[in-house]
Amino acid sequence: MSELTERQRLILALIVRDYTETAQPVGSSRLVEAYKLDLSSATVRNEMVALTDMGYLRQPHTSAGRVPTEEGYRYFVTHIVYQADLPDAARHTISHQFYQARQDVEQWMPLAASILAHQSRAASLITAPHAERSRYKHLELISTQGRQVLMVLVMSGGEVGQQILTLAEPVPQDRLSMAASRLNELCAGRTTEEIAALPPRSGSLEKDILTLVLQDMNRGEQRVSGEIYLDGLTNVLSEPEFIESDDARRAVRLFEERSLFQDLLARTMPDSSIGGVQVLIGGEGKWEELKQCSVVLARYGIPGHATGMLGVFGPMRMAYNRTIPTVRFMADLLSGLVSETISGEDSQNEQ
Amino acid sequence: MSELTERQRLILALIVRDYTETAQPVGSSRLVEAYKLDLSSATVRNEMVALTDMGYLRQPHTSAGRVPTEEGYRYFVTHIVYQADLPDAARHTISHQFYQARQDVEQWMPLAASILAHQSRAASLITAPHAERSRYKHLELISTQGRQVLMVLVMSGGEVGQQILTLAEPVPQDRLSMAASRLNELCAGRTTEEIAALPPRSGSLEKDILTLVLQDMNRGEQRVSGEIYLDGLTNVLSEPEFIESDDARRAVRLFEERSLFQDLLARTMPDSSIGGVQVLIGGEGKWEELKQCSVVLARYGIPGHATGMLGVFGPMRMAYNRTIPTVRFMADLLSGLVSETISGEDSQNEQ
DNA sequence: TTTAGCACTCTCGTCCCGAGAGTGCTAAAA
DNA sequence: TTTTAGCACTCTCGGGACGAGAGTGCTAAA
Repeated sequence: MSELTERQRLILALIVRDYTETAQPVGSSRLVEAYKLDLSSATVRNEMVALTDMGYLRQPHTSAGRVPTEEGYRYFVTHIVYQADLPDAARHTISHQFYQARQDVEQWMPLAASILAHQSRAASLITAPHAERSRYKHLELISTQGRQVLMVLVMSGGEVGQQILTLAEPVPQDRLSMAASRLNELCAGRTTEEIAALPPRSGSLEKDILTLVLQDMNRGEQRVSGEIYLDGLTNVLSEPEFIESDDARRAVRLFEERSLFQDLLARTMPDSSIGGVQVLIGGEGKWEELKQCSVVLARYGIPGHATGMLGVFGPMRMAYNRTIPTVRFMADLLSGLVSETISGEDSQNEQ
Repeated sequence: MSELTERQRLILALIVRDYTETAQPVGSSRLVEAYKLDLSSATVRNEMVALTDMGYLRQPHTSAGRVPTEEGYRYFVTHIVYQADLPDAARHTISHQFYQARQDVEQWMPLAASILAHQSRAASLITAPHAERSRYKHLELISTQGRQVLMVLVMSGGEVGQQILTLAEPVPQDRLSMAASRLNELCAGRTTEEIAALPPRSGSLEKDILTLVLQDMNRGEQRVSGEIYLDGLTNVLSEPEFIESDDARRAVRLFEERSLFQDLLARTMPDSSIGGVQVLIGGEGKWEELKQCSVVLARYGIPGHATGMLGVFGPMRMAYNRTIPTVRFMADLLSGLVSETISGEDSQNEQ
């Protein structure tokens, strides 16, 4: 695998780098001139032949320059840039932006998506942290019209669920409030299982509400991920491989139908590996839809409590040396935010 | 203005219809054949000359068929299809889909966006209903880590705000709960102004929290609109005028940057005209970015309480006769949902 | 092992050209 | 007066030809 000579690795790296910038097949003489190599183009050509034979490069046609193959990108990613660090300047910029929004929980995810898209100059995708087991915190019942009641359920991690309950008959707000406070006393701090195991309530109103509460909690837990935040789709669409081709539409479709990403997440990150960055190049034969694209993925959060996913989606020719460290850094940063928000959970039983 | 003969209106309508379907300039003979007109192509040609002179049609080049101008679409929309009704079948399908999701408040907006996109075969855009003055309902304080406190504020319309408060020193959960319940007693059912006018609190903890509460309520009220839901961008991108042209990117950018739509909303719908459908064709000279596109917009909700906007975005060549009734119907439907959710507000003072 | 030289191949932009579509005009028909 | 047939004219579009340019692989010399 790693039987490349130092010079071959250099040439491969330069070809990947040049191609990611220009989107043009790279020729031997261009390489020598642009990067001031102390070699002749003929020597570079010989090495190119070797790299092509090994499957790391290919020619779009006989008299064009070389382009990295999927294996070429793979080699580049695993052997050359995987350990790269995010420049301090970028770390500071990002930290600063988050510091300014630290109060505003609702802005965290959109902000993270925006930063990720901007830094990687590609499209970004983040799923909100999803609590694996969360506890009932507070229920609020709001009388609306006639028999309709708006139910707002706050969970211990701060998630909020809203549902409309239609009662058999109209119930005044004060009775609703009383029911809510009884249920709050009963359920506060309990998990779904604990609430389900409670002795059934007598009042039909409270029983109905409790059913709905359980339903909402269950749905929250069974959902694979939280809400999905996207940004930077424009970055991808302006890449030359997407203009005047229907790949652009396919890419947008991928983004609109979140199902693919859920599938992808489930299949590529089965373990609870926080911090590890997965790179999926050109669909890896498994995802036909991703043929010309790459995805850089990471999990964040606290395994067993709440986790989410973040990723960057772009052309196969993406700037991995920038994207990978950014994704890693953002995953760490979001993990920190989640742990601050969630770690009060265990101390709640004393309440 | 309306000096068109009946036959001219027919021909204009047919040209608009044919062009919206095929995206090809329509010629006189094609028109006669496709729609079995009892006229010769020469007669149609003469009428076309008249319509062209009046500015309703134009020729992309000398020997091509005719294409509607912006004025042509405008005439079509205002004089021909504006009153059109949505077919019963579509009404039933939509109502049914909403009936199935009636409990699940969080699904309402995504569902509406999806239906709108699907029915109009274009991109849709909805802003969540935005309460113009809403009342404090309930506050929850959740201790997290150290000095961090997660604040969840529920408003009377069901809106929920989340913020992180950093205290001067750590405070145990039970003291937080006490503070929250004192504030709840104090503020429940009150508007922003009423809370701001209350005598200042003594405890520094409660004072800090109250400041944050007011800040959150203010921000909610001053925001022009609620969250924005999008769907169906793929529909637009697969239209022929968008493939292999950078209009596609411009369209996606419009969707990513919500600022344009806020501008558009503010400028085209200044009055509280619920139910009226606005059609903006080709940017109307004011929006350079919308040159090849049209937008069909409507407000929904209850003026003075909570309103939102919904719209369809597509190529100028969109199926207005389908889109306009759909937008109108959806606006009515959402208005109904909002009124059910919100109209309990006034009866809350008795609480 | 590296490099210079060279013939070879393939793409891409341009030009040319003919087919096809649609028009506008004129004159005849209703 | 209105409608229609006939016809010459114009413009686009797709295909083929062709030369410039870029880049390669190979061979032989350094």
